[in-house]
Amino acid sequence: MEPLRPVVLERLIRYYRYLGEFTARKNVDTITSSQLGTVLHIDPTQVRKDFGAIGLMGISRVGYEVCEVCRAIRLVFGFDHPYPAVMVGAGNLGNALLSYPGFARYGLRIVAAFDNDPKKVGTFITGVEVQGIRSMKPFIRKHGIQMAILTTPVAVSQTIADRLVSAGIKAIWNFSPTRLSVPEDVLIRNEHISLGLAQVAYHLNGLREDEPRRLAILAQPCDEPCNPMEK
Amino acid sequence: MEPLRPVVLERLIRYYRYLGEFTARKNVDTITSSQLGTVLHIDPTQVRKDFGAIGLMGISRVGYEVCEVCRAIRLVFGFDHPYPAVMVGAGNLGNALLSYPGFARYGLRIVAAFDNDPKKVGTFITGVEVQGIRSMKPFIRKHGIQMAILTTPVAVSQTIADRLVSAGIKAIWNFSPTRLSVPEDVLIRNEHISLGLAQVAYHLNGLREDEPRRLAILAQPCDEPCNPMEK
DNA sequence: TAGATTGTTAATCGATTAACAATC
DNA sequence: TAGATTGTTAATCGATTAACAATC
Repeated sequence: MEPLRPVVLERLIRYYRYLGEFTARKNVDTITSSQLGTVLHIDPTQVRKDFGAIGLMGISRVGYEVCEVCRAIRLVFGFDHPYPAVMVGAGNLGNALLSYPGFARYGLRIVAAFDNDPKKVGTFITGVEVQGIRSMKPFIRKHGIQMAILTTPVAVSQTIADRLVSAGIKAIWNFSPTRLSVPEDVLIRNEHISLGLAQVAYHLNGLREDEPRRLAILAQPCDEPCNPMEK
Repeated sequence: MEPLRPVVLERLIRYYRYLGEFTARKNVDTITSSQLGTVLHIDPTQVRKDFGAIGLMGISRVGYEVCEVCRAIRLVFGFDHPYPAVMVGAGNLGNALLSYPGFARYGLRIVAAFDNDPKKVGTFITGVEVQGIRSMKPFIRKHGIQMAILTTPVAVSQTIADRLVSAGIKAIWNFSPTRLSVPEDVLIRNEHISLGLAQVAYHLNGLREDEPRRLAILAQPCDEPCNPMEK
């Protein structure tokens, strides 16, 4: 099977999330493409295509078995085959992620955390020991870890990423708001939450509606020094 | 101007982020669509179209003035017109977001935090006082706040969202991993980080490459009870 | 059977890319 | 001037939606 496009993966996750809530509430074991399409605002044809793409067969006049759909999605993503990961950076964000119980559903198992703050080293966060950053590379090598979660300050993220790659990491889930350079075979998934913030800002800005002001400003020359990083 | 599509907004933010780093490093005040396109893997024609869509004019044989580009993007999103927001939930994630200095660049100003833990009430997190949840509604009304950031546990998120809406909130930046029901005129932006996790999982799962196993499993009937929420 | 639903092919729609005249 | 870049129109590409026969 050729790789699924990101847009398909995203819909699969939406189905999976919804079906989790759905089966938890209703006592039904099948669902039709129309039902799913209606709640998620996705065309029923699209739902059937997505299901077909992961090898699911529906039943005429009945729909799809919720249980089979969930199993197929878990297989596609490998959620039933837990993959160990290390957390780098044990600040507030690292803590929040470590404490979040829901990730196990997605196959994630955080097996160690690393931080360079001596006060944190040796402490436990939801059962995971925080170790010094020096232990990171040997730990990853010893346990053959492929995934790292990065929540370090921007200033050190690239250096850490280099060390992760040289230790054998194949995927980095990056919460540090900076672009990382890594070899082609290493996957970087950036969580740039500023994008979400920007979309909220755009909406709120639209409520103000002063287009003339915007055009007037644009017409003026841009003479003040304006490095956006300084704003 | 008709509203910009989300896909355009996303590219605008990528330009904005890059130009921030770019101007911080290089001492150049113009950039061409090809330069931007190359680093961000976006077609130069697309860059010119996006810039045209927000009223920017380039200069033949020169490119675009970085300063003007940034100003235009800030105008589109309203980044220069700061909007106050309240944070609901002051746990690890709320703390992490409150401590993040970068949001000011995007016009966000968190003016208060609310939590129902008496131990947290009265404390200050990066200059913001944590108040009891009862103070929330009057505070929002009094100050005419339009935006809320939600980091509460799933169990209470809908209730809180209802109260936020009745207090006059027009946009919710939701970090609680649940779907919220709100009136049509209220914008919800969900930060479902599980999507990012799923994409990493898909990549790692692809490295294993055991398609035959997947098909073999799919061929079997799905007889074990399998509510995905229990996994 | 009649009717609801699937699976698939065809049509539409929108977004991206190519081509190229206009500009400096 | 020659050449590089913009702005815009046309062509391509891919994703979504519509149509409909097959199925139970």
